[in-house]
Amino acid sequence: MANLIESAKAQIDSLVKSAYEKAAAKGVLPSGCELKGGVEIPKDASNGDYACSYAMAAARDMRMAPLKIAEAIAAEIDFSGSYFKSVEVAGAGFMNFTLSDEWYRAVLQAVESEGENYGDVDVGHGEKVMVEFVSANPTGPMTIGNARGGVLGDTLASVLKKAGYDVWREFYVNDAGNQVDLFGRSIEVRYLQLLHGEDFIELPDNGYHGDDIKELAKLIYEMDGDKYDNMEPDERRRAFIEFALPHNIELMKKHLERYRIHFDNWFLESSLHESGYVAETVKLLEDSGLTYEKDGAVWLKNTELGADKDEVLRRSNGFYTYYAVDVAYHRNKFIERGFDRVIDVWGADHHGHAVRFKATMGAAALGIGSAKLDFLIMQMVRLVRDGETVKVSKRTGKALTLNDLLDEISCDACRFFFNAKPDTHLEFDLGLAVREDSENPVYYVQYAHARICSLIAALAQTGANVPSVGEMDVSILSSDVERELIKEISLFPEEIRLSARDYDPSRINRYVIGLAAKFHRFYNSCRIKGEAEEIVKARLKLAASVKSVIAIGLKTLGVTAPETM
RNA sequence: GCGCCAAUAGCUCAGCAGGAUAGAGCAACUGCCUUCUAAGCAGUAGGUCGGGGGUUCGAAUCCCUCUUGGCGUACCA
Repeated sequence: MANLIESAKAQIDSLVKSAYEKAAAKGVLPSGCELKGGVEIPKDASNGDYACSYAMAAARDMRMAPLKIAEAIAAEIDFSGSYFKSVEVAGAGFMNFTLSDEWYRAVLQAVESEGENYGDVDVGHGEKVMVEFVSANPTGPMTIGNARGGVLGDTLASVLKKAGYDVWREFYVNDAGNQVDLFGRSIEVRYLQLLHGEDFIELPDNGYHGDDIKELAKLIYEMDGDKYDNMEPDERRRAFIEFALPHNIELMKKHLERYRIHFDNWFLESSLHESGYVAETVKLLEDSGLTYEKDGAVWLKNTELGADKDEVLRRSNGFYTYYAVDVAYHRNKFIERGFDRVIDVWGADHHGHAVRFKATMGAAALGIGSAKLDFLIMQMVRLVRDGETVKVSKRTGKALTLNDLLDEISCDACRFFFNAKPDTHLEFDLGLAVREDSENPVYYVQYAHARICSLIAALAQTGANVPSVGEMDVSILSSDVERELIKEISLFPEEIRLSARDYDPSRINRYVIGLAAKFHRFYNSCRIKGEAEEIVKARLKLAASVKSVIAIGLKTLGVTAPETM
């Protein structure tokens, strides 16, 4: 688990600090000052491989010009045994460090010895974390929004796993409550219409208007004919729900598997009702004095917990609200199942709920304590056709479904495309989607991988195989493109760390594009076949290392790494 | 009204735990395949980082304010 970025930065910190002590001992710099500042990788490599701004930050304390301080420190730095070989003072007082061959060797060595685990970092320390995502209502097909939430959640889970967390993927199935009743009623209407004609009964405005409801009714009719025609409505709806819900859930599972998303658990909301857990949870809140009755309903004093409004827990008709059930569900996650951290991936249309809900979860009565509930709020997907925004609604049934999408676009392209930064709106151009071939950056990355595969195969024909780091000379890889490429490889573990920290798996997309770009550049300027043996070895090793890292990166994204294209 | 998210090249977006001259892809233009995959590479052109204040050695990045857009503010989920 080498994070060579962190090691290098830590080295600079200690090199600079001990050099300062020496300079202070000599009286060149005032003693007793605390050195601090940032170590970073300059955008422009002509400013060194790593740079620090310690001298500027210390200027005020030392009452000296930053440049003078930097020079005094630089003069005392002892590089022996470090990853660096030199330092230059530049600009306003930056100290720019140059990496040694030893460091480049260490990068290739890490890729070689860590194999598929390259990029793993241990910031999670095995912490148990649940990522709950998609959780689409089983009352209809999944939408484009679910397509985004799906990759986001799945990829975040993969990233967290690489970052050392013990990850669990969960889908929460809303198989109870109002929407399910409405679902049953909608099927009922379509069923009766099938038997008696469209005019026999009308679908309520708030019913589900999608064609999938008609198909369910048809399916029921094909199986059981008109046997429900004279049944008690309540019983009839119950029968329809009992058939349609599992049917839809199976369909969602199938479609999500097609999208390469697999959940560890499909948690049924109904189980919380059946076990009495919802009632128990509400009672907990009632007993702690956090509730009151108004208009026949039980309200939660959420304002006392810091929220901007109170919430209804039990409606005047005696049913628990989704809110109460959600509290129970999350209590179950933390208390019954012991997750240290829970991340819910929600659409921006639920963000208000997220804020208020977080306040509720802080209630001492729930006993959640220091465990953490985080939300990954993703902005809406804007569907665009011919330059115009297309409004989609599950209710009217005009949504483009996730499954339709996968009929048109490859899973690879789809996953890569939807794994965009969560907090910005995603514009999805339907026209573009259809001709999403070479336009999509995913192919750019995959092409680099395929290119390396055939490169390795072509060289094997000439008897040249990928050597181990011990069998090659790293100092041969001395051109800018080669060094930049190795540095790019070294960034991967750091990208995993940051993606996990910020819950932003789209960093990996960008990383893998950048790595592919650096490789393509290398490929164009550094030939391998026909070069001297030592050069062939070194460059072949570099290419093979890139291949390995691209493959790991793509795997983290749930995208395939083809050997030929 | 209040709250959350956003505003960067013609378009789609990076960069935001303050750093040196603000980047990429697409679109436009110019070059590079008898040699390892041209789904590639090199180059040209393109910018008041929404406006205005502030914080400091230094701001696209942090704070305040205004403008614009999306979403929320149900005894729906």
